[in-house]
Amino acid sequence: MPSTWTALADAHRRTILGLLLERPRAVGELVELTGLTQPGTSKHLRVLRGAGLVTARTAAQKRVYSLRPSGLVEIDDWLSPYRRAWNQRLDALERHLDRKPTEEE
Amino acid sequence: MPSTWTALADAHRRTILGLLLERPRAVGELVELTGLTQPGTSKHLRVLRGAGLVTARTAAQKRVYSLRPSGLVEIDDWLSPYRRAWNQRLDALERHLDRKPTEEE
DNA sequence: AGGATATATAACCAAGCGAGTATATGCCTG
DNA sequence: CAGGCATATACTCGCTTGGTTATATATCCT
Repeated sequence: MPSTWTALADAHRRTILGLLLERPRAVGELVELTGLTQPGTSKHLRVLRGAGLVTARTAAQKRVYSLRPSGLVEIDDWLSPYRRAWNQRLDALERHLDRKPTEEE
Repeated sequence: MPSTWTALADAHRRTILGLLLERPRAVGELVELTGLTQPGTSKHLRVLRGAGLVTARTAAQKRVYSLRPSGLVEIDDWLSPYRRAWNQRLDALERHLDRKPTEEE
């Protein structure tokens, strides 16, 4: 049961998601575009599927993978309290580090 | 050069971020709250610091860690095109699974 | 200075992961 | 049903990672 986070931790998998964002693609297409080997690509797709980030439909011998954007809602939800934080105080820390009141300049 | 993604991949580190979201905390406090060992906590904090997600200030013998929410902007930016995707088509895939044309019904 | 407190670092271990090779499975065509 | 194409799985290997124990570093207090 691979979490969404661990699925997204790998850069290649994020690349694949980016490619699927444009349109659904067959495995072979992803192999070409990513430069990964075919088994490597399949393995990454397996992880993404396990995390609910992609779905696959079978078209003859090919398997066409599609993005399932709703799988990312979890991340978005997790992020929201932090988003609130960095909106309110636009990083009080940094504002404090280079303390230079706007009056100066 | 640990990326933000890899820093967030670990559940314990996300827990720590959650605790720092409430308020800045010293290491010992985090050790208690997380149940991790002290060196383990320090190690996680090191990763978080390397990713720019937390900052530390020294207060006597203690080191107080603060959240740096702006470090999460990267994630938020990455997410935005996908957010657009799941807003537009509320998962066309799933809508397709229970295909029931709007004309029917 | 000396001891206590608080945290970081070093060294080690076990488990997990990503990459690669080889092979199995599934489907289609003649 | 044979052969080929497309993809998944099995297996192995080297590296990274998280956890743990032990030790070093830094600051405070008396």
